[in-house]
Amino acid sequence: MLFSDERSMTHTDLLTGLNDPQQDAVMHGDGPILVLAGAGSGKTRVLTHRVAQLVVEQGVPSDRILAVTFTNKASEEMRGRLRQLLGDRAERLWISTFHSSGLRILRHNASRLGYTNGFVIYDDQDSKGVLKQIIKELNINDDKYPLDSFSRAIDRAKNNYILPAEAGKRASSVESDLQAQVYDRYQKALLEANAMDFGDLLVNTVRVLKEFPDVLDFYRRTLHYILVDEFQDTNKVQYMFIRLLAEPRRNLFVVGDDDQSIYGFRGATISNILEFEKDYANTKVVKLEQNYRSTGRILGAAHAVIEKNKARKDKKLWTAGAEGDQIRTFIGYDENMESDFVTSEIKRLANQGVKFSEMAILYRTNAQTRALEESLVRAKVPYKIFGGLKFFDRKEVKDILAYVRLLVNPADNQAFQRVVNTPPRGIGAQAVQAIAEEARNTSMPFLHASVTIAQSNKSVKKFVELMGELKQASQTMKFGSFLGCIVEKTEYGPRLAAMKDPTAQSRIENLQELESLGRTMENPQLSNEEVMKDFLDRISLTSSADFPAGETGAEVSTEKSDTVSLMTLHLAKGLEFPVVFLTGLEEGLLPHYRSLDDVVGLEEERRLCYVGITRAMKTLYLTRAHNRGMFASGGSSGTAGGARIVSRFAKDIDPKSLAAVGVERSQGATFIEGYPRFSFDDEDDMSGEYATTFRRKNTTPRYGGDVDSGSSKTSVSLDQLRTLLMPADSIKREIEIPAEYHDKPSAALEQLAPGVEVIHPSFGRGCVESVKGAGSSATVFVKFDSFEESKKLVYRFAKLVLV
DNA sequence: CATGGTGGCATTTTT
DNA sequence: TGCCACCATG
Repeated sequence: MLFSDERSMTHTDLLTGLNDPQQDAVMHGDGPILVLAGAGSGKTRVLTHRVAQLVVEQGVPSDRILAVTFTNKASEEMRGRLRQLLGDRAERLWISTFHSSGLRILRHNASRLGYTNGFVIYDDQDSKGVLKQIIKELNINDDKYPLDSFSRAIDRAKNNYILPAEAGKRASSVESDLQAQVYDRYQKALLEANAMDFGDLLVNTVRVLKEFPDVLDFYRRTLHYILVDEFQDTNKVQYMFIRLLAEPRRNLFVVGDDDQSIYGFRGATISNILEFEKDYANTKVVKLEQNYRSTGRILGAAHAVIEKNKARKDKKLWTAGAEGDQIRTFIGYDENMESDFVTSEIKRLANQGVKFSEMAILYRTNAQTRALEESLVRAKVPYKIFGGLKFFDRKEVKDILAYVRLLVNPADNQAFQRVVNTPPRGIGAQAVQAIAEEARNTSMPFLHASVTIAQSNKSVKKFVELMGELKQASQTMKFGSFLGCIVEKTEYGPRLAAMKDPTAQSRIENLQELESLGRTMENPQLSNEEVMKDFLDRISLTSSADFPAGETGAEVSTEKSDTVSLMTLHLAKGLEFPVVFLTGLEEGLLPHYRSLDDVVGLEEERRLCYVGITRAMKTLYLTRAHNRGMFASGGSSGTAGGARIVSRFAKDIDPKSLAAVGVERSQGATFIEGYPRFSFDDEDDMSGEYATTFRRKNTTPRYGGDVDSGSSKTSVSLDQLRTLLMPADSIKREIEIPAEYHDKPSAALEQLAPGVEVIHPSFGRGCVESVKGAGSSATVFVKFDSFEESKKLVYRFAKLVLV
């Protein structure tokens, strides 16, 4: 149904096709409501119709609604559906992930916390780089206290909103004390680099809301209705964030399923959903138990698996649909045979008319993709892997982007260390050490320190000059060409082209891809610097769930390709496929051996299995291997003498629902207890015949030959470079103004005194610093939140509204 | 002092 | 598989 004209949207339209509990949820009035939505029960439908109901029937302006989802993909999906329901009014809805919401708020308010509003986002690698240095400085024995233990500890602290000071107070052992110390130094280093890590996007958002009542007040006035999807996967900071915003109205609409809580390792606490009713008095609870996705047989299996969990709300999915086929099972001799089976079934189904895009292969760990990929390639089945290595995680892409980062934020010491000697230009560990020392002594960023070191070090001087050139280029060139310019001027591209390494070719192609992506980001409305910042923001928040590996999102508008989807169970949440292959149903893999000795962990593994099963609409395959290459030496409880045994979860499924396919069928073995004998006759299939056909299509490398980059020498002095590389002044950002201020009259001149809060139509909210002159020539100095420096406004022209 | 090659090693799940 | 530490060389 498409309601392009908003007036045609009626009450009945809104409720058409919804069952009773769904209607109940959609038509809920004000106040908190918890929707327990089982897998496939129409959760997204309820969420979108609820938003439409608020806008259409309750007349809520769309910019007062915040809907938080889990992934960017889910946000886009939701906005798309709402566009169909609401037309243009959907554009003003604030729909985003937790992290993007935090980023948006911090882009306006980070200066309150001592950062610049133009701070950068550090990814995992960057934070580990920072930690590494700290561990070195503190002379920590990294055998006893490995780097990962610190990043995990910091992550855990942030998930639970424990700030460094609090962590120090709580420390009760040598280890936790050390962790608290490192955490403290880490935060200081990040602040100095004007950088935030992923966790900070949430922690700092909550901090700014908690510590600055006017900021909190601003958002509370703006956002009247809040909806949260996948509520079972929220952790403490996210919960605090929502709770702060939802008060005092408490118009909070959360949707979740405790059976699908699978992010415990990230601090998600099931108690958020189990205890929601306690935290919010008079919560209305709606249960959605009718499943519209899967066959009765699949639901039966799913229920058999999940009902063994203790910590869950009691509910049972049912369907009015068909019972469906039995679940098909297969045991392979090893993971290659398992993969080959999956591949051959896919081909068989494809021949029967099933589209590749209707089939998905799910697994517990990313490592399982290798065998699957090999098999699919050999059989020439088109596929896409979600998750894993992202395009933006590729080394060459990160290297080039690090140059952009450093130009945008000269304080970004991680970016500096990444680029200073890539490609190698004679600046080794010693030189970097000298720069680091100089930086420490002068409390300046590495880049500035390097300008000083440049006086005595030729290689460093050349690097600084290079950065100066790039800075100038960044101001004049369009973004796409500028990226190309970096690749050339740094000699990154030419050097790749000269390499014999067969992977060099594809890396060059990746850089070309990056360049064309940059071209799509160009926007005449924005300054070059804004384009770069926007680009970096987007990249940081692009999750692996959003695009298949290797893709960048630039190609989304092109036709949907018909490919099999491969992804981890975690990434599969929220998706559905007519045919699902759930692979690796073995003890030690699902449940994963790391969770084996802990009840909480095991329950989460069980939910993971449940999520996998419930992705299937019509046909479900369960497969496992008898031997697996990895874990060969892992004598953990899951493995006995190298042979792998069936997952305990599979044993919970009624055997009558299972039907063996392939080898074990002919031998009478069953999936649960079978140890079929395998023949190795058809191993020859695996010869390299097809291997060579899988080569990236050649495109002629653009970066090659001799590059004459040395000719355009900068005539700039080191001192000039120093200023040139200083952080740029504050830049314009999207300004948020609550709807209620749109047509308020301007303040009288007499009302404007230092300290008075005002709103300007394009600069946003600010605070009057001083007023000079009188009458028509009066000028007002205002410090706006979104700008670093205060602005001088002529009273006559500036429309300033009192807050 | 920088660089490139070699060998050892570990490898859940992710915004 | 890919990353890091170490070592020999220029």
